Amino acid sequence: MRILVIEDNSDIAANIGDFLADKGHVVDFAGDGVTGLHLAVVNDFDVIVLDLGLPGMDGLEVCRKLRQEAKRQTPVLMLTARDTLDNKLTGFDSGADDYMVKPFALQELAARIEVLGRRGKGNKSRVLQLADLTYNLDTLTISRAGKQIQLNPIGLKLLQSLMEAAPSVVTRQELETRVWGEELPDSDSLRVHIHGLRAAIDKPFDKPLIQTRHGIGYRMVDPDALPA
Amino acid sequence: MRILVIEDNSDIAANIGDFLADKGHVVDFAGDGVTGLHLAVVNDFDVIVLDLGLPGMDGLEVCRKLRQEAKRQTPVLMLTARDTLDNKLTGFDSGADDYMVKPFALQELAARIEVLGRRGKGNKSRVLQLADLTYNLDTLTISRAGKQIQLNPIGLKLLQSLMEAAPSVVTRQELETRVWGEELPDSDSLRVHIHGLRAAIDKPFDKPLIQTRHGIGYRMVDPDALPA
DNA sequence: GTCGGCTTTAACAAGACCTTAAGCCGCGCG
DNA sequence: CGCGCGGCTTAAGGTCTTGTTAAAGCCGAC
Repeated sequence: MRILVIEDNSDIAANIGDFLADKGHVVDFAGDGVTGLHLAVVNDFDVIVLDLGLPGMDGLEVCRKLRQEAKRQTPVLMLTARDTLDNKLTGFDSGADDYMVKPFALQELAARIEVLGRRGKGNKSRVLQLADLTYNLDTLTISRAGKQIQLNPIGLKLLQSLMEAAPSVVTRQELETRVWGEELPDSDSLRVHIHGLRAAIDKPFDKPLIQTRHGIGYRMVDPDALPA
Repeated sequence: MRILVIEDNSDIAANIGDFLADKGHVVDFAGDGVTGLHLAVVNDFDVIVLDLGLPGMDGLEVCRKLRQEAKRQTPVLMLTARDTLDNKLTGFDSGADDYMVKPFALQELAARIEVLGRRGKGNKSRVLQLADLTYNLDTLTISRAGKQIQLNPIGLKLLQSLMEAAPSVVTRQELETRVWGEELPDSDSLRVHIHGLRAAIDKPFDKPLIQTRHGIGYRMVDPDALPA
């Protein structure tokens, strides 16, 4: 996640920044309200951590301007030593999404940031891609070179397993377990399904993506991709 | 806003309820985890206030099930006397959106609820739309191509679930949970209701919007929409 | 108490899907 | 070069899922 920390105390800022960076986030800093507001308006952060005691423009002011003038809805977590009820209410009133009182545990801060960031990313769709083949796991739609492709439940599972593993080889056994769990069918019907999968995905097109590893299993690979 | 308060101490519950009602919210109550979860799954609240110390099913459990099994994203504000960092982190981990420690000021609770509700509303408008089909969640009015459509309560819930998820596939199981909660009917009456829904929404018109994914579930999609 | 609408149950038909089996092909090893 | 194992292909049969319809049960309104 991209996070903006607006905080004038550089020790605290570095402290927070390090911790969040450790968690895998990208952190930007601003030491005063004006530059903070500017960064917040111009860039696209997932969350803003905003200290209230700032030189120049107060944190409350920053938040208010961000919401009312810039009309940005970026989640704001306020950070302050002011712990009276009135202070909190004012904070929320100026458009904050959360409010933490110093001193606080960095882990709680991280957890609350996580929650705030979760919101925006709600409608990310999970999509697998390989060469010109696309598999949307939400809509269960498959398309290759712009053409829609229909697949059975088993075909879907196979394709997902293969695409997730690509370009690695997937054992027959692994594939079978993925589809049927522990209770495999008596005969080797995996072959039939692979055949069906090929008929749908490879046959109508020029370059086959599914390869056979004799005696081992199958794999999917983009034949045009540069070898790593 | 519609708010669900899950709290076994009826004094506290009444206290919170009164205060929120004063602020103009509509408040429902549950005295234990099981009924709370059921209400949360079947109904559509803007925010859920969840006490952790509940008889029967624990609050954390309720939250976890709401998220993972029922797949509902309704904002949850946890309320508890447990104020250690670990407790908080566990709360957020189980899917909470906010966490308040008793004792707390009712006004802060109200402010935080306001924020949570605000965010939810930003994402989903009260009018669902797909192709020429419109479903107004406030008036419970449905119309397609200018014609009004009448639907049963169950039909409404199904339609809402499908339209909110569209164009993603919704599992039969998810649909059933959404309509009946944990206690499903003995026979597969979902089929009959889907049939009814189709009769009302698709049959009288040219292009069907409801599709079947054999062995998985259903989805709604605008057949004319450009594939992304 | 009766009526009407809604929901559930049940039964059948139609369709999609999966497995099985059998023949053919091809690679790899002797 | 030939054999065998493993893989490919295809079609038929059976099973499971879904669509459809009708009737019975439930509940609230009048």
